[in-house]
Amino acid sequence: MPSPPRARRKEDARARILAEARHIVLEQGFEALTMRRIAEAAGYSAAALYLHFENREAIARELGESGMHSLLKALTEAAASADEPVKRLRALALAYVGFARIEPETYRLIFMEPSFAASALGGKDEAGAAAFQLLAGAFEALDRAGRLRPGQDLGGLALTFWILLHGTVSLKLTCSAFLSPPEEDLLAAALDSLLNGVLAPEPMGSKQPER
Amino acid sequence: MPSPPRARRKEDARARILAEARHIVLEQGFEALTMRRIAEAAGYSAAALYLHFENREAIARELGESGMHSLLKALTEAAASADEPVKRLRALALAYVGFARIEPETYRLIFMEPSFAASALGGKDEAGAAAFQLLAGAFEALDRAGRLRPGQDLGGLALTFWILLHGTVSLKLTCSAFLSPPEEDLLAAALDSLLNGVLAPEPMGSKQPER
DNA sequence: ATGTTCACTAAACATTGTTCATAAATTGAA
DNA sequence: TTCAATTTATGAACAATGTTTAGTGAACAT
Repeated sequence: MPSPPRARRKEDARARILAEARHIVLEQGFEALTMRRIAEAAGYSAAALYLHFENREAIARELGESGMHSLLKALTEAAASADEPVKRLRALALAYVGFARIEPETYRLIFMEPSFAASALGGKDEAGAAAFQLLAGAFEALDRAGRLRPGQDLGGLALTFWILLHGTVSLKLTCSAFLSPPEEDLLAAALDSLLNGVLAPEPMGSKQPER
Repeated sequence: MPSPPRARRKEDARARILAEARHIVLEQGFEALTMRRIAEAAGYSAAALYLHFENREAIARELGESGMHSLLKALTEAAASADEPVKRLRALALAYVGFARIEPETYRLIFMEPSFAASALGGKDEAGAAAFQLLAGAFEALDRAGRLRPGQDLGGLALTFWILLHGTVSLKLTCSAFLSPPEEDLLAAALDSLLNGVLAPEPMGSKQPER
């Protein structure tokens, strides 16, 4: 049989290296992702990895980017699963939290690693921006349905929503000992408070609540 | 002059090592905190550090604990600065964000490093719990003043507040390129939304908004 | 066939945390 | 004071990390 062309084999090698790297991160965590371990798992010497990737960081970056695509996919499906705007918000929240639960190390890599997030969100990879647009879209739908209080900043609301999502996930990831309730409950409560408010409405005629 | 007693000198050495370590973290970031660098700055060999600390991790832990005390102090002062409950909440939020702005690396160490938060918040050091109690206390004050909607879970609200604080700070820390507004503005908007709610009140007689 | 490019490896380097044998300094008692 | 013991510190070494380099065949194009 004819041996596949060189370019093809090179792509295969790249893919195999990435697959093994992903496997290691999933099984043993991000800190266990060493060049020698990846190389051994892929059947190479450590030096060979540098023929396919510039860096260890480059490998991590690709892992993060593909993780971001997974997240985007999960969010897209969630957004499509509910027409009613509030239900869509909750579906998005559940999908976000679900992704972080299934791949905590990937989430950490994308959103909590010092060096990474900048290049992932600021780079030419638009998955991150697309994911955020999904959140923003849910609030636009909420607005179109007339469900929002007047004078809301839609972009600001989407940011606040993201802050809530990320706050819940990342706090649970690092301080799980201190946070007994599961992510879903934490987030559900927070989202309820956000949507319905916390302060009691002032009786008519009294002074307005501070802003 | 008599040389100070041994215990005293040993304490001094410990303190000096910690001070230099803190200096390095502040100046060059947490990743630059290597044993040899600390040792050189403190005028020791690397091996000497192990006479005063079990680990590099032990040094980092002490830095984190003292950082947590700083945060607790800042929050305490903020809480005392405002009697009016809503203003106290905002003061706490500003203090939290301000701490993270002044010592981002310390914040990262405490709340974003994989290994750390568990031991810092779960350990016998109560600064973390005390800090959280300050947040909870603000909501209790809010409740006592009759400013809360009926049937609110005070503990849950405090958690949500913390989630908001941490979400804002940590997202800004890792995705600053994607988040143009300063932390204070992000957090102020989020807090406004949380307190006053997002959804428009339904007209009387119609069905209740989804929960 | 032959020269060139490519894929790969073994070995090495610098840097990391950590340990160990050893030496110097300090201390408490004889 | 003298002397043994304890404490404090060091330099060298070890294992593991990311990365670079020289060298070696194999695959390729001509």
